[in-house]
Amino acid sequence: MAVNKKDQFEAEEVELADLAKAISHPARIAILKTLAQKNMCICGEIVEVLPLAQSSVSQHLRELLAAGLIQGTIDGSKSCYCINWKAFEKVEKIFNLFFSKTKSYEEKRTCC
Amino acid sequence: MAVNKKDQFEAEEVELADLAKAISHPARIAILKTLAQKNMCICGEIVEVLPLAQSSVSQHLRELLAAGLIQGTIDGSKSCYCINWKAFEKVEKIFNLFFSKTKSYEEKRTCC
DNA sequence: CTTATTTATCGTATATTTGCGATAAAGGAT
DNA sequence: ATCCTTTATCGCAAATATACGATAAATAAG
Repeated sequence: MAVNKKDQFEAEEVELADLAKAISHPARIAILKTLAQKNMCICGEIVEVLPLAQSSVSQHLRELLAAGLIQGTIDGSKSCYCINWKAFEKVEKIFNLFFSKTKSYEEKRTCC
Repeated sequence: MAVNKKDQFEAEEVELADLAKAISHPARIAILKTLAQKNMCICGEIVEVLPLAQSSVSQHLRELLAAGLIQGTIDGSKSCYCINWKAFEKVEKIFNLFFSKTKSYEEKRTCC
């Protein structure tokens, strides 16, 4: 059992759910925060600010990459990451739209 | 292995991560949408609009309850759910704050 | 060249999530 | 009272996520 029923939902819902999942772990939020606060790409250093093993951090970085929230380049023996601001702002818009769309029905409620 | 390291992160990060997790499934987004679009509490009916078994829907409802995003009352043999708008708007603020805080560093960047 | 550093990936263990059927509990209908 | 409807919960199976150590691959340093 436990079949994946993703394809039974609307694409919009799946998209938002996937984005929410990308930021649903404190480590990934901490990574985004760290990348934003520095004023340049971070090559290494990320592992040091997180309470996780190097391989675990790498895994979280890969997930943020897959979600498009960050971008990475290889510079010598180091990998450099920074926030993909274009994608980040698109994600922000998607969340904003969800909240505002949902809230637009609030005034009509006749209960609670 | 796979120990829970939640307590090693900042409370703010854990809070946002937990909220993101609450909306990280298309079924839960669909539930929120459905509850918002109706102009009253929904007693039953939610199961019919979702491609999931009744027990699965009940589980998702419980998770949304736990996150505080919805509230439920028992009316006879039916359970009635509606969005907790106060909490919903608080969640919106938390996400907005995350996005705006992160973006505030964007102009300073010297890379990419 | 050899050695160290850095990071991605693999393999593995455990935890959590997802989903369903079966059942329980509670109220409504007859 | 019995039967039906509705919803929560239990128990289980499968899928996914989390975390780590070990290792590989690539460059840098000596």
